[in-house]
Amino acid sequence: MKAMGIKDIARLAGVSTATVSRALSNPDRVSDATRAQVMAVVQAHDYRANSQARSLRVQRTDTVLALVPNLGNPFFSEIIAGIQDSLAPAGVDLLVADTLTQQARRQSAVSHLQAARADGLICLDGALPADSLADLSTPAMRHRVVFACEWPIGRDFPSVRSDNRAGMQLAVAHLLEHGHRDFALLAGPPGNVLTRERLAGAREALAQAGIDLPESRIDGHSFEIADGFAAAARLMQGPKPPTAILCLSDQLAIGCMSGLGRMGISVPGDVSVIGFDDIALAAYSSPPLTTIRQDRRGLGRIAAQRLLDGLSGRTTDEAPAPRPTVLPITLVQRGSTARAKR
Amino acid sequence: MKAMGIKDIARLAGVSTATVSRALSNPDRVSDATRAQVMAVVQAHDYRANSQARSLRVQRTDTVLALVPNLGNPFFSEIIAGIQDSLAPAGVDLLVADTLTQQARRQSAVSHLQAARADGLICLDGALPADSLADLSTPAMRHRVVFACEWPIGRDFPSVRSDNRAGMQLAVAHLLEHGHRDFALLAGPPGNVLTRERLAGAREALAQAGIDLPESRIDGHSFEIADGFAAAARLMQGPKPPTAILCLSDQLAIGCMSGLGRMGISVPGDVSVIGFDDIALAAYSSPPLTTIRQDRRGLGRIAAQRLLDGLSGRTTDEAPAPRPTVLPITLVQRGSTARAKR
DNA sequence: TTGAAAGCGGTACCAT
DNA sequence: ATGGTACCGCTTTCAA
Repeated sequence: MKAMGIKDIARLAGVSTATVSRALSNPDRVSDATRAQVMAVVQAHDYRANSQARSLRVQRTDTVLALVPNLGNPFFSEIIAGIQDSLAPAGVDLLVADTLTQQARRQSAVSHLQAARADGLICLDGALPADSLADLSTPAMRHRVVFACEWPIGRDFPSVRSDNRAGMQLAVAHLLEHGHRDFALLAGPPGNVLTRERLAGAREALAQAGIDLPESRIDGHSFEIADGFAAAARLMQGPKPPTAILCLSDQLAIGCMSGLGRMGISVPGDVSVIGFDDIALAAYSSPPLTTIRQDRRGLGRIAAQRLLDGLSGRTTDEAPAPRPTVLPITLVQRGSTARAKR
Repeated sequence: MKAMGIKDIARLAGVSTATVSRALSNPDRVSDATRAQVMAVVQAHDYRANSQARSLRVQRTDTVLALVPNLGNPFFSEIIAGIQDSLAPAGVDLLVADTLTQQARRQSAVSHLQAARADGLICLDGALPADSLADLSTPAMRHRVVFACEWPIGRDFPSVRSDNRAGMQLAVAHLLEHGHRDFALLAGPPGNVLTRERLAGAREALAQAGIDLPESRIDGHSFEIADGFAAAARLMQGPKPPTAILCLSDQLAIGCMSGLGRMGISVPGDVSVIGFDDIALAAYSSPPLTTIRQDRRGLGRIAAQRLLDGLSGRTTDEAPAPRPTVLPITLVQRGSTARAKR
């Protein structure tokens, strides 16, 4: 039993394929009687126009590709959900791929675009290989790409991101107010743009208070929870351990608190810990995590919206270097930070 | 600047389009010289065959759709990652949609299949509407669908799931061994098939030990962390509170422990808590969560593999009711369970 | 308002 | 081994 085609519907309704097509896409360009006739048949057989054929003809897929560093990481799923929020109402579908598997296949991350499978791309990975970036920079591709959360350093793509620097300044200010002077910092992956920004933000705020953050007080090589756990022990050894630990992600912070607890160190009694992201779990850790709230869903939502704008051509093409959209962040004070022990 | 077409490549290489097509898909059916000639041009212009056109012709999209209850829930992202594990090596792409937004659009959850956008469907939502289920039951669709994790009650679709009942029996046995006799249970959504299975498993194991689980000792209406937090208070009020709480998800368990902590109740000193899933976080909560490990990635991986098998026709069609693949679960003992206080 | 027919960009059959 | 060409299913002029 083959699937119904437009021809079958046309025959059954006693009209031409052109009329069926119009009845479906331009209902007002068909007489009421014919339309009813056609729709009846369509309904009866639950006919759905073949998407490939349609795309081929109209040169548009109504599909957008999201490129995620690692689909297994729950951090990104919330952004994806936000993307869906914007895409779904526009009748656009989402194709998801992660850069890990793509690289394994030795496939250009953008081949989907080139193969006309997707109209546009939302990239959550700031570390795309240079040749992919080059492909995306061509005039034909420029308005079909938006970066969300992360972004490639030194390239001018439209992007949506959180105010990472301001976030760390908020975090530092909060700790400073509570009398802390001895800081440590748990960083993410070295080359990562978020690591760079947040670290810079922290250093800046600390410097303003006349506090130096020596390399020996910086640890961490990923945003993962296990890394935070391991780093906790290293950070606290030595003669004069920090009283406050700035973590560049909540996962890092939660792992860190777990490690601290294992050593019998009390949070926030002995040391204060602050995170970044405000993932769902932060409110339920013990103690509940003080953190910098990042609107992940909004990130996705706005990125998708910008992409949609770009695709529909009503993008403001005047600016050669599109300004990034920067979303505000906020401090969420919970139980993992307190006044420094003197 | 339009994208290159096969005609352009053919002209540039001085051959016919047929030859270009062959050089790309059946390299051995073309002479070495011509192939080199063609490939040079292809490479030079980074030509990529239009996917829509190809799909239209070969009647295959090499794309699979995953239907997720809620993309924002990190629980599913790991399954999705597993799906990718199987799909990527096969050169199949993944299209993701969540049933929430689909319903909002009043669209049949399976319209993607009907529109020939995807060759097959992996459904993580056991609660599909009846009409969608009916659509999927047609002979044309039967071998294109696999359920993973959840499954629709009373329908015989191929499915991959964890051994939920055995999981709860493991949990109960563990607690029994530690001398617990007073149990409470935190359930997920009422209609959910996982709630049903796990609850049944718990009741069974409890009954074997001569222990009854009264309705008053059952709480919870979702798998979410916030629900566990709220339920904790309710569960512990009353004259003779439980000494052990069985949670049908880790999120529930973590929320519950958080709530318990807020009330000054010690885990596992006063009450033991056990979860289900073994999400990444479980190892880092305080105390670390004893839980039932479910191989989420494996779930996705095997489901995708079964789908691929079904699509390629080498499915064992003899069985009218395909046997579900049931993955084993294991108990992971950590710090949230201990001997019952007498 | 409706129908006939020309493609959209590939693939694969049939000749050569 | 290669080229010519019908066709995949739908949309969209162009005429009627």
